[in-house]
Amino acid sequence: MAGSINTENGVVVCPECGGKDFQHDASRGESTCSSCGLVVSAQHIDTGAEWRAFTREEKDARARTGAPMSLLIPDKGLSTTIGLSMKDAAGRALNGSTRAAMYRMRKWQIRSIAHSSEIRNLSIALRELDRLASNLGISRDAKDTASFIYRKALSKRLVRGRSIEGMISGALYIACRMHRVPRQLDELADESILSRRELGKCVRQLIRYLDLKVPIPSATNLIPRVASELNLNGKTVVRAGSIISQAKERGITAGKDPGGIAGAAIYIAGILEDDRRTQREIAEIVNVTEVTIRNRYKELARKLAISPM
DNA sequence: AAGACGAAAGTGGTTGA
DNA sequence: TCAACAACTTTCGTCTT
Repeated sequence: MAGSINTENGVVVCPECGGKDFQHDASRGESTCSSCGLVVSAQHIDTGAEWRAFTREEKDARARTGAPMSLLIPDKGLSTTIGLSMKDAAGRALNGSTRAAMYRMRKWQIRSIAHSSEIRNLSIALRELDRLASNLGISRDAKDTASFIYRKALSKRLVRGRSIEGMISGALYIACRMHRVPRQLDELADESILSRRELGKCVRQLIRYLDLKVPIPSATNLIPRVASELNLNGKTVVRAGSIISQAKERGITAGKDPGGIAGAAIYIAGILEDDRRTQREIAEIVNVTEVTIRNRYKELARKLAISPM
């Protein structure tokens, strides 16, 4: 069940019910209507040029930038490199002494890049970041943030004596939480050499020493993802969302694994909306056991006075 | 036969002395 | 640093659909 977004005077409107409130899942580029649960796909940002050109000359004349500046390239893609061709700007061959000077300059430039330990470290880290993010399907936004966090860690000498891989994975995990991308610590740990435990340590250090404010992972963010993997219908999704917000108001969620809460809410919502999924199916996706889903759902049903039977 | 249930024992992390 | 503790897991026997 998916639709495309309609726009009314620049305001995004649900094509199904006209609702204007959406929950966004940046990692999948999907939004879910909060009132009817319709999943809409949308390109949130148009990254193309804002002008049009009809001929090659027009295009060349209007293009005013080079490659986009990116935090994902060690020198942000902004540095000038000395080219290999031994010609001057007008295309004439260089004379002997200029030529020798160019050789020397190029040599030093390469050395200063390759031999600066910080840049070398960063190159390794960013390559690893690329690998992790593409394996986990994480958006560029989150990747940029991770790279920013890692740079900060590097400049504060936090990376010294710790593994590059741990720190970059940790940075990515934090970035995911900041962007409310529902990726769990386990998923990152599975993807890297590190254990969940070690990764957790890196994450805590990053947060502490860089004084980052990181939103607490919330059960709400997991809903769209579970919903799409289980093909839940829209009503179930909305129902699950409202169960979670009720639970939050009553303070039942504190200290509990968000996966367990989300799973339980979906299980209950499934029964209420006649859109049942087994505890096992749900448990697998939110990375908890059936027992935990059971315990959470019993608790939710009791404290919120919902009788799913 | 699959799914749900609940008891019991074990694990890893947090907290407070 | 250690013990107590809550949340969660694993395992397993039993009940329900």
